[in-house]
Amino acid sequence: MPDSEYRDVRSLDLFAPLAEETFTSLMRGAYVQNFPAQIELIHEGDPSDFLHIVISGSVDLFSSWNGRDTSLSTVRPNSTFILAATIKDAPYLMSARTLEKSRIALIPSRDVRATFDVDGGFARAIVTELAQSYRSVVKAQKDLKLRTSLERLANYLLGQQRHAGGGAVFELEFEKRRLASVLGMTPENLSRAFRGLQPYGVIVTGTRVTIDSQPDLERFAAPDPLIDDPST
Amino acid sequence: MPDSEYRDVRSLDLFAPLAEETFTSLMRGAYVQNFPAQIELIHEGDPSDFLHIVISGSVDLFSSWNGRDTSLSTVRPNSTFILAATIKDAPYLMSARTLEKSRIALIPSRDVRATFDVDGGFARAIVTELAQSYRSVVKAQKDLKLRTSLERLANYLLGQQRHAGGGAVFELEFEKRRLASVLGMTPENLSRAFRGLQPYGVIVTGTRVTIDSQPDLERFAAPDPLIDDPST
DNA sequence: CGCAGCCTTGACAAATGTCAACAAACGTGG
DNA sequence: CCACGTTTGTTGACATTTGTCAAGGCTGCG
Repeated sequence: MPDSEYRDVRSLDLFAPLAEETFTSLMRGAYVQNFPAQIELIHEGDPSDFLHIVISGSVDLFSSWNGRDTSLSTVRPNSTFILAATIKDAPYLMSARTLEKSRIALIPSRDVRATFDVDGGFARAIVTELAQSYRSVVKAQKDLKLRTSLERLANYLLGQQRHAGGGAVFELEFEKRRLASVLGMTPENLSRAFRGLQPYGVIVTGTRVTIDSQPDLERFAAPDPLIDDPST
Repeated sequence: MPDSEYRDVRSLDLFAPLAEETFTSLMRGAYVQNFPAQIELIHEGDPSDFLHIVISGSVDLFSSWNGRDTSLSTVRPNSTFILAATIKDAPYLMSARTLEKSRIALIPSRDVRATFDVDGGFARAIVTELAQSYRSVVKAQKDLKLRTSLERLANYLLGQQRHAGGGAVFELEFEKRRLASVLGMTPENLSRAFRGLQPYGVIVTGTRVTIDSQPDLERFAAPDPLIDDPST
């Protein structure tokens, strides 16, 4: 693993508490691999052999049932995924595929569990990470159960806007068909939802979004920190 | 705290790894309280001052937004709730109310965090608990995004049946209006969903459910361990 | 240029929610 | 133990939301 990537991984909150020696030994069994876009890295139901870390690119976590499928979340650089499965030594609940060319580090789950068993600091770091993940999913659950698709889209746009710096104009970060799936609707419905937000000053052309009337949109969206604020 | 309850709490997986002394000291700041039915124990957004443990009775975790509300889960005896908020020292994401007369133990969050910081075994137990919770919510999310309400109900009934011992006849464990909310639908819709399952051999009278044709229902429900199996 | 994939639109169907009425079940106080 | 009132559950009629199918436009790339 190149030195710069080693440092990237080392700098993750998850590994911060590890002694240099412990970290090095954990990394000994690890390897890094490049994947092209649209490669299925893991398939739900498979045993969780590796903890994955996205070094560059991005990964889609999704799930299928009975011919349908849905995107559950996106993993971006310098985050891990499927930590819970690794810890519990249980099968993956979600599949993962690269959205673009990506570089992924793989650490044998066995090693992660072994380190976790002996290193209290590591265990505490994992707790923090898991608590964060748990709260994210709970928020997604609330979003889905308490809001219509139009409301979800409105709040998503506000979140994206903030993420992009708060200006009136910003870009959608991914394909609309995937955005639709993330928001729990069909692509057709998303198209109509964008039109449905026009009365609140939302203009979409291609991947570019303009929010003409911030107050109108916010009044309609009624964002709630306990659903929409990623940090709390 | 009466001795039998002390032992109940002591026997939780979460506290198993604690040395007797550590556990006792953690319990020193704790207290136990009886609540009547329908009391709101915590309100979403409040700071998480206590880790709660249900000793007897049951507790509904729910959430509200913009005049709507939804039940997210039920906590039964000898489980904790809002562990993630306690650990992160973040506001509750869900409100909690007693469903019936209940006995609840409260441990100051500060003490939990302090113990967690110094006791690696406790940290590991918390990880296991959180990983479990995380996976439960992910399953709920998949259930919600991949299935229609009729399919959710069918799978819920199969789960209840198994939970009740697997016989063809069993009882619903809670009010239909609440079941509707848990399943993400209105009470009216649930009524119709029950009728909608009649063709698959489901008969409901009051709170009693009879599954006449197990194979038909299972074929329709298409249960999936990665969504419906609480243990994986 | 031409193909393939994504996005949009329209027409329609299915699923779900709302409102209103009523029936059934439940709990309380007499 | 009964009567009463409140809550819960059911049903019908209807509105809204969401999904499905089919067609066509746009875009990017070989």
